[in-house]
Amino acid sequence: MAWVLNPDRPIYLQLVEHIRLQIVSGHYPPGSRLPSVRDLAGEAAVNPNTMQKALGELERLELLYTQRTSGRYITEDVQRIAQVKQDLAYQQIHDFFVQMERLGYGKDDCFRLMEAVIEGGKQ
Amino acid sequence: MAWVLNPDRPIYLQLVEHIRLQIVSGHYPPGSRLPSVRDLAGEAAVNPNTMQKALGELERLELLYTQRTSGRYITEDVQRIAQVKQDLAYQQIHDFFVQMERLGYGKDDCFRLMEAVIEGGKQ
Amino acid sequence: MAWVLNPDRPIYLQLVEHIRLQIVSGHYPPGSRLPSVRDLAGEAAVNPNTMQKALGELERLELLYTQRTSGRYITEDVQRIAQVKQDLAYQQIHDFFVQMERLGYGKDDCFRLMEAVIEGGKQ
Amino acid sequence: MAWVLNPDRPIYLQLVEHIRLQIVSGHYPPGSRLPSVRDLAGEAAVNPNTMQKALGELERLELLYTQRTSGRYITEDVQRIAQVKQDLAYQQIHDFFVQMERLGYGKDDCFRLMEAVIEGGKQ
DNA sequence: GTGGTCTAGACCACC
DNA sequence: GTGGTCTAGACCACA
Repeated sequence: MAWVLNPDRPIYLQLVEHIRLQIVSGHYPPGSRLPSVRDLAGEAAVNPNTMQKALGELERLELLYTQRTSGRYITEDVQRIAQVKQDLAYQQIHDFFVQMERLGYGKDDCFRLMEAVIEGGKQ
Repeated sequence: MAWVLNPDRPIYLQLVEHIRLQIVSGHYPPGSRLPSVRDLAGEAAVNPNTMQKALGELERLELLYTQRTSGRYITEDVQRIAQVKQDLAYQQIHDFFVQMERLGYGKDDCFRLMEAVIEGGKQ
Repeated sequence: MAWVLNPDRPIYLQLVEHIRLQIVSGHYPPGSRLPSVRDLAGEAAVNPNTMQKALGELERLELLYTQRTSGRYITEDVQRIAQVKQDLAYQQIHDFFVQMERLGYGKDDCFRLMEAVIEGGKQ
Repeated sequence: MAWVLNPDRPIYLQLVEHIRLQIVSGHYPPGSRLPSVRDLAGEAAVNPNTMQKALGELERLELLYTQRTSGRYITEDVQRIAQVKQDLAYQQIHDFFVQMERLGYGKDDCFRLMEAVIEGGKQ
């Protein structure tokens, strides 16, 4: 996935979200080494300090840890990763229900319509 | 629902979305008369021209029609309203599936997790 | 208390410690407004960004909160302040016991010697 | 205890503190022979001159004495050792009281909290 | 080379 | 005026 950054929201937040997704989706496997701050910053075309701030956030989320001299690594705590992944999924689901509620659809309607979408996609 | 406008996106688009939601959710019933452009603009604290543009867009969507002499009305075509409502719901569902897919969840997982959220919310 | 900064330790950490002390000791009362980032930075003779980073840490500790436009305030949650204060005290006590242990003094010895120090001070 | 040296403080001072601790805690018994300057310097991975300076300081403190022909020995003056040990303890206690005072705790509070820590540690 | 920190200076949104 | 963010560039410790 490319680095698509919208200047209307804090860049570092978007970096957090992007990397977080790579981690929970397994694109960056547990225990693997992250590219250096400078390299990541180059890839994303942002200032190294901005990337540094994003990685600091991910450390606070315990998705990364720093080995002083050799670089940053994805946590080996797969439970932590699963936890964050589940939290993100629950947030998506919650937001979905809220939006559908606003449209006037209850939870049962959601299931019914989702089935219809899947059936429609098959045709 | 209050008028919450984000200056980072075109205002008129947000007005379209807001009013469209009022219509498909039945808050503005079919056939009912809309407040004047001036009043709506005042409510939303936007320039009347911006509101005018939004209402024009809603007419193009056939959710509103103009009675030359007496003002604007919500369409009486309940099928059209239902159609738009369904389109919006399908869009929500599609976006939801895409986001969950990115997290690594298939459609089956979505149903399973939604059940879990509902169960959790009950407790 | 003056701003005494040792260049051998991260400045922002010393700023955190300094301000934290002002808060838990009641020098900055709960709910009171903090000087602006720029003013604090000027007082401490550090770059505003460094002070900003320190204040960010204190917000994460829930000792401060930000009112978007009007400035930063000490939390009104006196329980939180008391909690942090107690944590700091326990840390001091723990470190004290460890140091004394290294000297060969057990916990009972600590009490005995402390009494002696107090008596000595009175003379 | 290993030789942990912080380059931000004078090395020889840290050597003094380290060896002093070994003496007052009895790890180097009174009257026992110290390894050679060369060996100690090797152990601590410092320049022999630096170690020499540290040992000179310890002689000034009357914790060591030099036997012209056979090397350096720990003082046999156990009272002197006890004196230094007590001085160090008093220093620790004084610093502890100062830190707690800054947090807003009086001497009575110190005792109360120390009891609480000990009770908590037992559980 | 790695990450961590600091400074300087800029721009933005909010009110 | 307030805080928030971003960039640029520098220096340091570690190995």
